[in-house]
Amino acid sequence: MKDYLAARLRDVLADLDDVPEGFAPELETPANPEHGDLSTNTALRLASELDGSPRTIAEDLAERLREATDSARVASVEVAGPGFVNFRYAEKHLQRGLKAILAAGDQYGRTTGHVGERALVEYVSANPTGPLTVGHGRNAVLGDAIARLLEHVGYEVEREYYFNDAGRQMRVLGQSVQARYEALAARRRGETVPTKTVEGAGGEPREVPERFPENGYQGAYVTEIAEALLDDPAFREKIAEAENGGHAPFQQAAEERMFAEIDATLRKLGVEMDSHFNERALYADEGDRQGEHISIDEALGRLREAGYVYDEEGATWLETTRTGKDQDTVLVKSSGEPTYRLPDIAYHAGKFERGFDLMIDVFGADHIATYPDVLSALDILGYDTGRVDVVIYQFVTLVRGGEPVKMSTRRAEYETLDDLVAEVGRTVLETHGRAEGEDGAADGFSEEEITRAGADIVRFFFLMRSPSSHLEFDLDLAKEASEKNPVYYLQYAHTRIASILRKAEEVGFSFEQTGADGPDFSLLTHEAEQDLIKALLRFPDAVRQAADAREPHRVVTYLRAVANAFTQFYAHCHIIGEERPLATARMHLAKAAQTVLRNGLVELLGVDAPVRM
RNA sequence: GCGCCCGUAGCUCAGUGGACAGAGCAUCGGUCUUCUAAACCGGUGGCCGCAGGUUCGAAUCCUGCCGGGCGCGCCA
Repeated sequence: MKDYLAARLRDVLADLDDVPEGFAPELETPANPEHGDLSTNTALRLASELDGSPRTIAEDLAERLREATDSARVASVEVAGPGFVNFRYAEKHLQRGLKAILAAGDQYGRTTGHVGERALVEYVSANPTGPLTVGHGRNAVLGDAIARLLEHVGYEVEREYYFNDAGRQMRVLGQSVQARYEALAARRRGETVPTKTVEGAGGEPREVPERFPENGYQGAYVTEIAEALLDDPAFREKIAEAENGGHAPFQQAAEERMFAEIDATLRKLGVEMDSHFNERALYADEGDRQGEHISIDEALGRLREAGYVYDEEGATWLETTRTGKDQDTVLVKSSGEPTYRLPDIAYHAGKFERGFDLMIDVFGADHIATYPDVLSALDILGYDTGRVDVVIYQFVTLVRGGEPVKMSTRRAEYETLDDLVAEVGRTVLETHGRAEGEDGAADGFSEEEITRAGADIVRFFFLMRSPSSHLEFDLDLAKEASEKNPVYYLQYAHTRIASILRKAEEVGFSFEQTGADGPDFSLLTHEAEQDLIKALLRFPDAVRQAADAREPHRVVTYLRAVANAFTQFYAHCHIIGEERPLATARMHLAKAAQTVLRNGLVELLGVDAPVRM
């Protein structure tokens, strides 16, 4: 409808003189329903150009638009306020729209604007040095939801996880595991293990084995990995045979285990990657490189050719002062090792070579300073950086009992995503169990049930805020299995519809009891019915706007409006007890509302849409 | 010092340059013998951080200040 009116508006404007070249008319849904279903400010915007009063221009536009629009779609075109032109939908249009929603079913909400385009969404991208934290959770869920949004507007989407297992961090992890392993082995042999004291969680002193590396990873998971390895005869044998005492086998084993754990954590949250990209692939020789990747040598060579690279003090620099920064940037250290920036540049150049039309990076606020360098380099290399979109999300503060929870990975002061999901899920189920009066049920939940319940809430909490907004994750609120928890409001609306339809069929109503032309939607004249249909018809546009902005929280905002409109309908319009034609029409409307809620919750937000609660 | 993000109801946050600024929670009051009360209805509560500017019109755009967060390394 918006597209239709925009087109008519352009037609009308084409007949007017003095309309500026390229003038793009705007249509919006007024906040106040008294101002119609759609509104345009065109007359106000053109007043100075056309040299007339906004009101007069608006009257003229309205007159022409009445002629130009189909009365089966537009019921009225009115001028209001300082010069707005307001449109009201024809009932016929609502009836047709409702029919279209039902026909589209679980495809409703998808649009085709970007069909034929390919998008790469890079997210999570945490090196496997430890379990995913709450912060990674926001990244993962946000990236996943953005990928879903892009798919809904037609993109073919690839989800990629970028990591580097060759750096210092991973070496330190390997050494940390090795130190724990050797200490455990010695203890099992009855030997005393020499220890030293380092700074641990909260600045408290902490005893670690003497061979524990500087800035080693103190988390319990390191010891757990060491224990598991010690209990693995094959691994013990491997260590015994190697005899060089290096950390390499420990690092490798730790990486494998961490990745398995990370994948499991992501899967719990419904996040699945299409590909993992190891930075190591960028070091491969030219002839050896996989597919269309750009190696770091090639990227550096091309930057040098472009004249933006120089050598000084043994290091290789990129002249970022020429791209608006106040410092140049080191690409290769005097040790001969590249900084992380160079592989980043090569990796992104490779994305272009792989033929993506849109490349999205999801980064935490702590990476804010690094991506401009990458974009500058891509620009120098001749790539269209307009196709790269960096989504920066602000940090998550976990609040428990009104107090913020501090987090730091290395010193083992953190809340893992797994813990968060489990804590939330368990508490919610226990509370729910009590609410249902199922005494003793508290202990009876499977890990799977806990995960499902927790994952829905965690996903929803991460998605309900704008990425640019600091996110306060209130554990106490998340754990409330009550009306306080916003995710239930949407799920409950969906459940309620399922319940109504179930009940209606039980007492003999049916979707099939319609005339030859299907249900008679012209019977849906109640204000609550009309408002609900209008809300449902906005869905594709809401999805499009959320996708364009890369902001999944807009979907949440929209779905709340739908749930609210449905609740009004529920309160005022019954099914059981009504004449069959009206009851049947209402069943179809309820079904359409359920479709939108389901598609939004399940397909876009990735949370469950239960039929019973 | 420089860069980016944020500052909207008591709290957590929505708010595509538009027509009287919204939601949830909290608080006060009302609603279950009719399709699920995890719900609904109503009340209280705002110099949209401050000051300028652009505009017919600014919470929204620009500038400056104030306050909070994150960065600013031959760490990632």
